[in-house]
Amino acid sequence: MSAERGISATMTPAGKTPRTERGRKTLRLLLDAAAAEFGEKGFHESSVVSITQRAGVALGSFYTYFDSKDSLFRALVRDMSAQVRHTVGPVMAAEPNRLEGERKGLAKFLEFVREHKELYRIIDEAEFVDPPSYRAHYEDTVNGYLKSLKDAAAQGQLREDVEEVHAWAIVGMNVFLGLRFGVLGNDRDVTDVANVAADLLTNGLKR
Amino acid sequence: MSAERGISATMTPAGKTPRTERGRKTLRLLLDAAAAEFGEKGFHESSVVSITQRAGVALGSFYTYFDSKDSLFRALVRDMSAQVRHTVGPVMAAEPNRLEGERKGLAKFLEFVREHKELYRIIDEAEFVDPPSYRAHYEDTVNGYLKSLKDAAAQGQLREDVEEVHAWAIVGMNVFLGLRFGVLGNDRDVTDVANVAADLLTNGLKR
DNA sequence: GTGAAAGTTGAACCATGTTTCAACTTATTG
DNA sequence: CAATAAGTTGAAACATGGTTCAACTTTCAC
Repeated sequence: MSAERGISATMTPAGKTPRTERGRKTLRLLLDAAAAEFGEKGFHESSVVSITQRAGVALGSFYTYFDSKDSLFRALVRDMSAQVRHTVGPVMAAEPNRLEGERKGLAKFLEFVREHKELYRIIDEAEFVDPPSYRAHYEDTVNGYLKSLKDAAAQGQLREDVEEVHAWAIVGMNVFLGLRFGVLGNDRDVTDVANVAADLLTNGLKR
Repeated sequence: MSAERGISATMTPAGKTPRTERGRKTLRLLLDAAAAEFGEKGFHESSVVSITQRAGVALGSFYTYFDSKDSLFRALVRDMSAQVRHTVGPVMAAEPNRLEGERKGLAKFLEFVREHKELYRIIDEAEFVDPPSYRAHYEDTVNGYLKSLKDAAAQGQLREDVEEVHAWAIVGMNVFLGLRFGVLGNDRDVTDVANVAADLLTNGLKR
């Protein structure tokens, strides 16, 4: 969860950034409690009361750091979205062969999802709680993907006509494999799943 | 919307099925109003009051046909899920060549999504409002897919090792293309998108 | 140390919206 | 044309939970 990460200034609304160590600690308690709560129960079933109880702080303290329940949720979406990119991106980038990077990146992503099952509930629920964040998350993801595909194509590592449709298709594939083999079930080895998927992506379905 | 379709007995809880023509008409008004309302505002922003107003019936009538707001939502998810399969399935099945069927099926799906943008909000929100329905929707979809892939493989139309991972990958791809080119934007021709995706699926990314 | 700033507290306020119900109207059946 | 079943109505009961605020405690700078 976000316990290990720092508290950035953009995390809370203007004028609500904690100024002392004590304040930063309370904010961190709230963010971690919220991630756990939203992950378990979803946005609407979660309550500010319950989040503050879980965090071990008083109800009123919540409003020292966030304007509203929605505002907290937005902070969390930004946070999780960045976390995925920072975890998976480098693994893919480190591999000189793009198709091999695809395989390793997917394996890493599946691993990440298994350790952070709350990811899906939080990102998916953004479609309803905060549509702009939802859109932004996928557009950022796809754009990063498309760029790296085009670079690889320019280097002759894969077909030259890669375009937006390909990027959305691949992201969708990965998201659904994460849903099935990360969130819904653990009944397959992540490397195994990544191998099969990477092979499909490389060679296609044809005989 | 469901206006043109009949009211099946499984649509409402036991003992709440309408017994007269007048009752069936009211139920239909409620279902259509609900699909529109949930599609526009999502489950939690929609209210029973507003749905009954939209349908032009009294608040109390709602509880003649549904046990709760949740129960209505469940009925709607089942309904939309079946509608997709009944629209896309036959188009794919009619084509003797499986890979060509893939192309035509995706085109049909994109078309369907453009005409029923409420589909995504309703299915996606099931993840939170009624997880079993959500799971069932995708498992049914993937299982149908996997079966048809295996049939085609047995006929030598595509690689022999098709398995569950492939099916989830393809469904994910289609869902995301529907999100991007059906719901979020209309800036591409559906056949064009389907052609690119089918080619990727057939031949893969390699040079 | 002292005063100001930062942070904490939780009861009370408030808004929203689901569900119930008893009186009423319309349809069906023999 | 009863008699009964089916359907309709909307006010009121009920539940939930987000947000405010004024009194209080802790921290920090000088």
